[in-house]
Amino acid sequence: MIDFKELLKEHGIAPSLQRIKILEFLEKNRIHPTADMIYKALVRGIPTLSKTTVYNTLKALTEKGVLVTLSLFENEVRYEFNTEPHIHFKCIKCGRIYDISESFECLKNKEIEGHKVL
Amino acid sequence: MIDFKELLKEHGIAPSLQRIKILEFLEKNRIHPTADMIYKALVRGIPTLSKTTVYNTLKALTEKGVLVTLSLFENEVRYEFNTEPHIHFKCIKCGRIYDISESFECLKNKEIEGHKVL
DNA sequence: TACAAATTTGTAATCGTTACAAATATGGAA
DNA sequence: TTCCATATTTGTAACGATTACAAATTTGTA
Repeated sequence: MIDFKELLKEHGIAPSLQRIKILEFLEKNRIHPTADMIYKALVRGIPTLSKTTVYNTLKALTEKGVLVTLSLFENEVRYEFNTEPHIHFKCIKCGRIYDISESFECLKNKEIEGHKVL
Repeated sequence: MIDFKELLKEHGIAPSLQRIKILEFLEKNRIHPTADMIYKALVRGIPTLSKTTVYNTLKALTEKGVLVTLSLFENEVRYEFNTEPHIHFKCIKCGRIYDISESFECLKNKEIEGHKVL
């Protein structure tokens, strides 16, 4: 069980209830949710929650590297708890995203026009 | 030199000036543009052009498989002329997209939870 | 030429996101 | 504990990309 309060402090973010709950939600629900999905899930427990707070928190957590954003969908950003680097596979028919833990040797350390795949 | 008029007909889309110009732009400028970038580039030559026409045309061309959409950016869709399947590499620092023609054997025909990479 | 159908256009609406300022909560000094 | 400066949260309005929709224009054909 992760101490989310401590995790926030470690990254230089003051641990408020809202921030803890948002982080906790993302760590426990590995579903690459949108900001709105997070808001809807948490507003039940925190009725005063503002969507702006969700966006602010997601932005801060992303800047500190606690979260990672995925732009795999048209017109909406998805968030996930930042763990090991892994591959995302998205089916363009059903729209689902899969986390692929398998490492792809042929991609690893590949040099692409001055960029390097980690 | 591609006959865009013919290409549109082949895909069951009536070849209007606007549609030809939009398609032509995408075939000649492999820059993964947004709808707005296409609009801005073409409105000089077609002053009456409407952004709705651009969106309508892009939608139709995509449905017919003439174009492909990329969701690699937050909050905007990019379009490209549909050619051979290839890999897109996007640098999350500089934001640029690169078309990678090299085929990655380790990805090819991979089975992923009931899906198959082509 | 005339007209029905297709296409284009412009405006308004929608949705995800951000800006901003007011309201609230927090933590430390006195 | 009380007070206050600061940080955080909130709500509303604004924004940008996209879509809905209906009117205007163009097209192909009789």
